[in-house]
Amino acid sequence: MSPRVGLNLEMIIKTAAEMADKEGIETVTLASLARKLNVRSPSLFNHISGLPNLKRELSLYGLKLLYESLAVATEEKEKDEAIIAMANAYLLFSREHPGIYELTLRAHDPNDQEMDQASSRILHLISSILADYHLNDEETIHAIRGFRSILHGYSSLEQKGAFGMPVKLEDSFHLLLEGYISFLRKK
Amino acid sequence: MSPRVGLNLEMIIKTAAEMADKEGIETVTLASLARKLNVRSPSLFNHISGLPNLKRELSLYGLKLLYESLAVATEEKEKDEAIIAMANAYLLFSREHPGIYELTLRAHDPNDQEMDQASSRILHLISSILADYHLNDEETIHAIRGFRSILHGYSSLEQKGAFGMPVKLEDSFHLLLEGYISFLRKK
DNA sequence: TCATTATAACTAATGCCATTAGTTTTTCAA
DNA sequence: TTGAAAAACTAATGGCATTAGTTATAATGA
Repeated sequence: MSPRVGLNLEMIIKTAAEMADKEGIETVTLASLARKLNVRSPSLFNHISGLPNLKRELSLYGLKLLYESLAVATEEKEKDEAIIAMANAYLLFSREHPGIYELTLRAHDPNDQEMDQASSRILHLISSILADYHLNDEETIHAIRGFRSILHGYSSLEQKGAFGMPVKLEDSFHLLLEGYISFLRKK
Repeated sequence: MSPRVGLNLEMIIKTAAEMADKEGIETVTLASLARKLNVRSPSLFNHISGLPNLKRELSLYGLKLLYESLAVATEEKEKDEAIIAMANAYLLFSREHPGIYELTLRAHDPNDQEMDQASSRILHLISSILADYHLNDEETIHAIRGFRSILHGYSSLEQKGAFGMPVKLEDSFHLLLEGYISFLRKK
């Protein structure tokens, strides 16, 4: 009675990610997702265990994509050049994937090792770039937190439209980075 | 049959705000709110026009509270001292009111003048503090965006638990601010 | 090849939620 | 004191996530 349509987890995640990015996270419901996939919503449960689990999958997917973007952008680069490349890649990611970007920051189950690992890969990438500045352990912690704050703060506010007219947006971001870098160097 | 319980908009907003801060935004539903107020959920519609409208009221309430906190904190202060005072007040607000803090950043209807005004009061407050540094118009725009990015980025990441163990959190924040201030001074 | 088994789709049903319609009760002002 | 406006209510609707139970398809192994 029901022809198999060949649904799988990857299709589900990619379709949901596209919805989250183009139409907003809140529009991603199992009902709307099932409609887009030409399937009845209970069928999704053969591949995911529910909406919270789908969100977790999206978050994980986003972390992996973000890591790839950052890694590619910073390949073969070091110091200021690496910092700027990473910052640009980060901002670009948040612009192209506003939905899954926001999902990457959702607090996750502390027992979820896969999520932990995906997050820490990004942290290590940042850490490896900052290593070029020869900071001690404590300074490195502060530097990572500061860098992430700048990246997330700027991306998040821009994405929410909090900056109003998009005048000289790039300049604002680069000046902020410049300030951060000059402070790094003084350490 | 139904004794009037004396519900009003203020009670509704304050109760909802408390739920948002203590139990999370997603737990604020008209059903749960009505239960907490000992009322049936349709009764809420005599005071608000629905859940989206309640969220808007919460956002407005948050913006007003945040403005007050920042204004009080920076009274009679200027330059670095004012910046640090504002930053501390901002971070404190996001810690004490994580729910409504997040709601203050929700994109709002561009025709909603009351929301516009509540947002711009905060912007003007920041602007007035930065005026002490005698920046030109363009530099001021960049400086405001940078300051807001740092404040929001740090607050948001801390609130989401993205910094992991809360080791030397205050230090990280103040170092970041210090970097920002030294950059301001160089302009 | 064919029978068995697992899997992936389905329908039906439940319960929660937001919202609307329509009713009753209370308050308040003329 | 009476009548209108407001604030509560019940009942009903429709959408959603999720579960249970059913059927069809695919995959496996004799």
